[in-house]
Amino acid sequence: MKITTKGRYALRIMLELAVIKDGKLLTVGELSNKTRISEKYLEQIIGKLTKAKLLISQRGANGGYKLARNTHDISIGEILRSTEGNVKTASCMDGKKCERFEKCLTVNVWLGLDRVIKNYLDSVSLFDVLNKQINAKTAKITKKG
Amino acid sequence: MKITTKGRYALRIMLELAVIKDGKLLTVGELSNKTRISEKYLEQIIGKLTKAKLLISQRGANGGYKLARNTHDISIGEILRSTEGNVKTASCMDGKKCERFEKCLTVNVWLGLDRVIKNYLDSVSLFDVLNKQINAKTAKITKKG
DNA sequence: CAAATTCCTAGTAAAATGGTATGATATATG
DNA sequence: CATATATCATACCATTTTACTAGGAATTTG
Repeated sequence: MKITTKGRYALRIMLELAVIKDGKLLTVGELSNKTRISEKYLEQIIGKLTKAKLLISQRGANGGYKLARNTHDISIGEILRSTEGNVKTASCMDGKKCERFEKCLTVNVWLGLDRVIKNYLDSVSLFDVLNKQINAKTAKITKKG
Repeated sequence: MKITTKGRYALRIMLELAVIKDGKLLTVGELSNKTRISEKYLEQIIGKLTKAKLLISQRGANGGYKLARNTHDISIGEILRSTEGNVKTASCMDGKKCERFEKCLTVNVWLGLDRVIKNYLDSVSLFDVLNKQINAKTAKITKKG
């Protein structure tokens, strides 16, 4: 039940890019310095962020990366999904279903859990994180719903 | 971002015990048959459930296991915590903090996520699972909170 | 005491994680 | 157009975690 370092690092990277002014690009080297992630590992992670269209990359000399959208329009959920894949908390739920699926009462628990996690992650934007506006989003869900 | 098989199996085991009438005990062998989990692996898992005081065990001949409380009073959260440990989604959050902790903006994201997960898991009881009453508990949290 | 059962813990194969390393490809600039 | 500077792609590897298996000690019943 852990987010991997790839996911956590992806968020770090995105936050560094989020505070860069207008169209300025940051290279892997610069990001590596700022985040203390090795260049090579960072390359892998940033590649996924780029493929997910959260970043725009420019190749060649004077190249680098910048956010593809503004910070209000990028959610933590998108960032994590780009590195972790679609978050399914129970391994019996992704890909081929197990043969117990139909009668399995526990399936509803995992569906519910995945939904709660997705709702939360999709509700928090990069902007929210930068401005520490995420507490309101963890309000307790009451028994009566 | 996965629940381990120990956690999933723990829930299966608890559900089997939840449908047993009054004080009747089930042995590891019987539970193994019902759940299709090997006896030896099941033993390990049920040991944790017992230590967490979710089950009462009786040793020796005619021994076995039964729920320690009624199904309304056992939450999925308790069950999973007994096998998975306290669920912290970011490894930088359990035990020794990393040196970035203070200035680290991402911490708030993981705290929020852990809170959301805990709220959900603690709000669902064994009874709810047996009676498929868990949908109301995944209501969407709105932006305005 | 014998049989049935839980309790304890060591060992292990396979998978996932968290990286490194190498080199190809693209682009700006002089 | 050559060169330096970047990203892009992918293979490899050590360590850790997961998901088990195995063996035997302790306890209780009859």
